[in-house]
Amino acid sequence: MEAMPTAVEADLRRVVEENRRLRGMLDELTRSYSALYHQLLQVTQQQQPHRNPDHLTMNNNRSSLTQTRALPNPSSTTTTTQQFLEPRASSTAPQQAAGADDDDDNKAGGGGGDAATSLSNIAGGDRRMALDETAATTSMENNREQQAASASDQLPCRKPRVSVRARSEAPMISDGCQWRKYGQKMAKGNPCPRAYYRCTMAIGCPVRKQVQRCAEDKTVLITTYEGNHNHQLPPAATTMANTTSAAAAMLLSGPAASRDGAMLGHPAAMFQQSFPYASSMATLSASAPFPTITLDLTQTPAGTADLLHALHRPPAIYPAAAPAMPFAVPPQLAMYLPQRAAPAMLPAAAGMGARQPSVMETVTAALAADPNFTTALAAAISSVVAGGAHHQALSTTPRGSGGGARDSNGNGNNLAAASAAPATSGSPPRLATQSCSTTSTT
DNA sequence: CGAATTTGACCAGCGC
DNA sequence: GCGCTGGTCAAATTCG
Repeated sequence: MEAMPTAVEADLRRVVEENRRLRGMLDELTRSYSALYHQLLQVTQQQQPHRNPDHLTMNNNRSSLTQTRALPNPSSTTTTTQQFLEPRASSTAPQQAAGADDDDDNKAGGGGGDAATSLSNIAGGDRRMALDETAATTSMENNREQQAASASDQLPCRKPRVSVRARSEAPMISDGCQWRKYGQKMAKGNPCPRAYYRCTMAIGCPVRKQVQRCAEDKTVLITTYEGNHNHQLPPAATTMANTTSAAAAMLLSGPAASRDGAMLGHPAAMFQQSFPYASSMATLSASAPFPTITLDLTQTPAGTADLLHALHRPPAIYPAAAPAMPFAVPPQLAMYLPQRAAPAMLPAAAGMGARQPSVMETVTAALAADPNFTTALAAAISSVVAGGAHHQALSTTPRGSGGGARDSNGNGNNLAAASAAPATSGSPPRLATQSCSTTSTT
């Protein structure tokens, strides 16, 4: 490589320079997003009175959180709830620089304004969204308030769930967390048993997950996460957690779903904007007693496939395989990457983010590698940022009280959590407030 | 031998 | 009030 043509060198230099710039931009955007998020949270808190059920819910949650904290000796139960509702302070840390809203963190979990927070919020608000392509399209236009369902008030605090539907032959999706199986049961309407797992990475971690194969297509694995981790997660798990959180955030941000479960809001829009090719992945389930966010990764639209290819394209550049973006999108892809596309990488992806390149690196690599991806990323960033803002501003989601899919929990939709990619962008692993995904002993 | 999984029983919530 | 279903517990079993 000594005799490298000047042209190539210049080219390389240019690329490097560009990467650096992009990296900076991403960093900046991430920070700005966090800051905005915090601000929005604050504003929301102060105004939330009657606007949206969502807001109410959020408030409620916060209140409880606050109270909980105030309590001298929070019971374990309380703690659990808290975890659900509130993102860990630590998760915020990285982003506080921008946000600098300690208050938020303390109160609601504005936590750092990161995805995790979103999730927490979701937890509070029991909204269910069903993101769908169609709906998504529609949603963009329905950002306002749907009909405010007042149900929210009545629902104290339901645990939000994030389900991920993905094709996988493996019994579980690797998410970097350690799980212990504590039960298995035959669920109604599904010949495949549902397994119950509990996070064992820390004593008392409230996170649980259910793993079940889809009745119609046994190659589809449905993983449902519930709760927030009360401990630090390995990079790989953090990514997932962030992803999940992001998904949740999206839900929150979106005005959500109509009572029938149809999704109208933002989230879908965001998804579409972000990944036009993978627009049909998110699904909202309006059923179930819990707000459930479902990411359906089983429907791999052609576009998605392309994206995946793009991501994989430069193997050398993408050692980690899993795109660990600070944003929600990749999660799905990430999930696929390690598991289906590159089984060999599973171990790495699954577990250990240690080795994986930072998010920035990954992103930049991808950017350099594929112009289309650049576009997608740009869209994603913009949508995320916009979404975040909307999230607060719009959150007027009527929570569907209605009944939607009955089986949502196990059967149908799942939110994805995701991937095994290292989410942390080089920075120390943050606490994931959300849930992670699967893994069981094998 | 210790840890994890399996599996049947038990409990709680919900609909009829 | 009863039955059904989902979720969790805990003893027994299996595996490393």
